[in-house]
Amino acid sequence: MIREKIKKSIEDALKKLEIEAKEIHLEHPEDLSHGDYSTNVAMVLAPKSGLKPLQLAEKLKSDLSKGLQKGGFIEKIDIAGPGFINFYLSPEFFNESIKEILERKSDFGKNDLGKGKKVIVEYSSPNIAKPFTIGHLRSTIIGDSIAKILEFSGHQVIRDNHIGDWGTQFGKLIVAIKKWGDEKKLNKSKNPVKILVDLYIKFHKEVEKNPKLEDEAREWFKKLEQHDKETFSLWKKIVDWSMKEFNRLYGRLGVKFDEILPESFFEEKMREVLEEIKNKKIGQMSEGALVIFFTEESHLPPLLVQKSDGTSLYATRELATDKYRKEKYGKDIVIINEVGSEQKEYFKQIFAAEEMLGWFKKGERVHISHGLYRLPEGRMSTRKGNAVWLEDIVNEAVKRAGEFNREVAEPVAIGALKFNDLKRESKSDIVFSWDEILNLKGDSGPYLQYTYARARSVLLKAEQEKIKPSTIYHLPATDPERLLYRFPEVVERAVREYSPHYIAIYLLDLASAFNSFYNEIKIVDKNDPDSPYKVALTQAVSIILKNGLWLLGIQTPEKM
RNA sequence: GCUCCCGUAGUUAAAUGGAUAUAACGGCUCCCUUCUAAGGAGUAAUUGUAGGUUCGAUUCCUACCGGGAGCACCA
Repeated sequence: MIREKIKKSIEDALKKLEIEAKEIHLEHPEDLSHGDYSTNVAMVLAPKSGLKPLQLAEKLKSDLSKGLQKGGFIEKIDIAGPGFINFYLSPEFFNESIKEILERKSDFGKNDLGKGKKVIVEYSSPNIAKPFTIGHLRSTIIGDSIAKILEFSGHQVIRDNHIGDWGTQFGKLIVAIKKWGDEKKLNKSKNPVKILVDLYIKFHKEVEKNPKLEDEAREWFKKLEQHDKETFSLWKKIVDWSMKEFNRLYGRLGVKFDEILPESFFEEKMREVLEEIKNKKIGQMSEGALVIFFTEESHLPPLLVQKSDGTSLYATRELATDKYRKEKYGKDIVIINEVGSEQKEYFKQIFAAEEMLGWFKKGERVHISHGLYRLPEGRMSTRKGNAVWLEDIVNEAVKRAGEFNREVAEPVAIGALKFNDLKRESKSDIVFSWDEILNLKGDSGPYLQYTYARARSVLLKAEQEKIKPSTIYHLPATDPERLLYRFPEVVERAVREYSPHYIAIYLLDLASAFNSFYNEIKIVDKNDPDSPYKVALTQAVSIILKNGLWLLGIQTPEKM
């Protein structure tokens, strides 16, 4: 890659001056008028060299310029500001890069950072009998994109959906069904999950008046863990009702999993884990429960792995899950959990426990966290009944997108929702707003889809006019060209930091550069000798947009 | 009380310690006889406060202020 070439030549130039450099910083200036690459070495190393930054920059420049040849990849080198050395790439370079994009097509941007690496990405993980809300959407969308980016970078990826189908909440739900519900009604209902959630909310209201209900719920969960026949079949029904709804949503979102191993799958495997914890003397009994304590420096609170009534907890299932995964996928497996940031401390506990057990080394367990969706008035909560259901949002989005174009309303609406989550760094909270989440203009998914459709339409016209794309002619470097070749770098950064938003922001820049280009000139023009080159450029833009949007899980309709 | 995260134009966000802090929405002005106006061009407006480190700080450190999250039998 060009980046490495420039770095190497800077290194050589420094060596000649006998200056040692730990790391050479090479970046893209924010402003395209400052060139394509820029380095600050002259400023960083000036004190060491005994020269002023500008003097050192001059010396380096004169040496670097010697290596420039006609027809090479670098057109000129400039010194600017307090001592930046700026590199301007040549038209020949841009020609080559477009050629490469047209040749590699959907493979362009791939890298081998993940060669030979196996990774499980766990995301979405909704809870049975709870609404699939806007909150789960974040994990689903970000996780799906991260899985795609990892795959694009050569990792072997296993997508896992760890459905929450076990735990005390089922005790609560069963109490509520028995007391206030009607199984026949539930069976017939089109929306059984809504009824279940209402029952769940009712339980939490009633429990304030009558705390004994909690004990009843715990009893029912215990019955469930003992596989009481009637209880078990009721539980099974509840799971089926919910899964039907989840699968309908996954279908619409275009999200797939390789493996769906719900918590209940690990039910039998928990005893083994508890024994291992006891045998390795990692846990101890405290107030009748089995608890893991951590070192004082870690500042971590103790982790409960078995309740005093002998039943399991979320953490128990988590540990059993990871043990199973390790056994199934081999010792070098990396496990990533895409889960909300409110579980940050909890995951630290889990990772610490798994290290103590000798299962995983540092870096083999990763928690990618995201902030939560909040309402202007506070937190969303199933119990309070103020959560926003995802299906309502998707339907509303499709309605709004349909006002522009009915045919592509669904992919455009989904694209808008996904992009809204992926365009930002995921750690901060989002205050829910219909206008923000359903934004179809400006910095949005539909903007990118629109730009793609526009590029495709240009290409169609070029075909009709029989203008074949060619990388032989060239213009002075245009803005879109100066962004196109960066795509692989952006992908690499997104993998390294598990951050799809770098791709999202990059695509916006590229699309905006292309749209300006499009507006200023005519691309398809028989009388223009540069037209074939402009067509090739357009084709390259369409390829990058398609690849980039694919990594974000966003569809690219040909027309809209 | 302890731990963690976040404070950037009116709003929502971006920015590997770099140059004049970048976009979008909203506001105001323009551009459809032209390959898609879900578009383009222009315009005004921003780093919570006080210190420190640095040639250079939105970014790193300290304190404070404001918002959010978590902290033993929920998931």
